[in-house]
Amino acid sequence: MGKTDAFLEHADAIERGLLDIGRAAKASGVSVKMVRHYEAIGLLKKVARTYANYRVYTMNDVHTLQFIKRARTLGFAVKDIRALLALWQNKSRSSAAVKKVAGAHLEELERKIAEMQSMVAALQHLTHNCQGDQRPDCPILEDLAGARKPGA
Amino acid sequence: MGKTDAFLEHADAIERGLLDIGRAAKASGVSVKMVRHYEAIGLLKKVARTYANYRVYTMNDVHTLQFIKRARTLGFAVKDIRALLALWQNKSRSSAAVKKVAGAHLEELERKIAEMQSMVAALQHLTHNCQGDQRPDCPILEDLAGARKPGA
DNA sequence: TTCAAGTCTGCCACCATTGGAGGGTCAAGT
DNA sequence: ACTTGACCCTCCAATGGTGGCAGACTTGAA
Repeated sequence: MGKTDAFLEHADAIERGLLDIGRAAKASGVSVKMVRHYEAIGLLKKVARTYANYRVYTMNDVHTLQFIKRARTLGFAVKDIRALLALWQNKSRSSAAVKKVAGAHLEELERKIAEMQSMVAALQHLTHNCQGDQRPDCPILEDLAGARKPGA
Repeated sequence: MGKTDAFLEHADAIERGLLDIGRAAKASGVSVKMVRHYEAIGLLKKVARTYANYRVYTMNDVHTLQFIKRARTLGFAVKDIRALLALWQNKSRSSAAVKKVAGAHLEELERKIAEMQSMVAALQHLTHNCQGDQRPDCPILEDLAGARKPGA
């Protein structure tokens, strides 16, 4: 027992293949700030500490951080990631449950894309008709000001 | 003098074509909350008040709110709208200045769309390969967990 | 011993919007 | 007059994900 306590020295931990927060961050691609944040919001379980109160990460923790990082890169919200992590750790999950989360996110992404595309279409139309010169006449401002085609 | 002071009674104001915040909100499509907010951040100049401290809006104010609403609908950030409003009110502006703001926003939108589209592509690939049945085997989780095609 | 780099906690800022609490006001109806 | 309900007021908090800073401590190496 005493010997396992001595384990929690920073240098010993590193020697044994454990990582401090900086190394865990680098290894996972998550910023140090966000590593702490994910722990604070319970996405990552509370990790061990050295005697000096430094966080100590296992390769397993790093793996989880990589999982989170990849999910964020795919645009999953933290609440989705929470669900995905639970499914990941649950060996008797159904792939249907995972697909449902991914599918909902996919729909949300497509909705947002469509929304932005309609903005782009409107803006392109306006900027196309705008001379972009010294003169003040500007269809963009006219549209914003509510000037709906005077001819109509 | 005394007569003009009497102007700031709620009923009088309405009678004279002015609007209280609720009517201004409805007329512009901006929520009451946000009308106050836009004033607080200086997007809309401070409006007059009745003796009871109710805000009083002119049709001109409503027009500005409509401008803001339309710009938000097109995805412009508040700081952009601030610039656009200034250009709108400056009769000697150049259309080039307006076009520059719109163009930058357009590029930003297109950048975000591309980013999300790459997320969609990745997710579609994963969900396409996921059975979505009772079994636990799931390419989506495998990807998140970092399983980069074992064969490679 | 000293110094830089790393870590700790905690708080603030961003962006746009919504919600609530706790109170005042207005215009009806009784 | 009095009540009621729909307004309005101000102030504060929270959202989500991240960055930044301050003040204090630890580490490891020169």
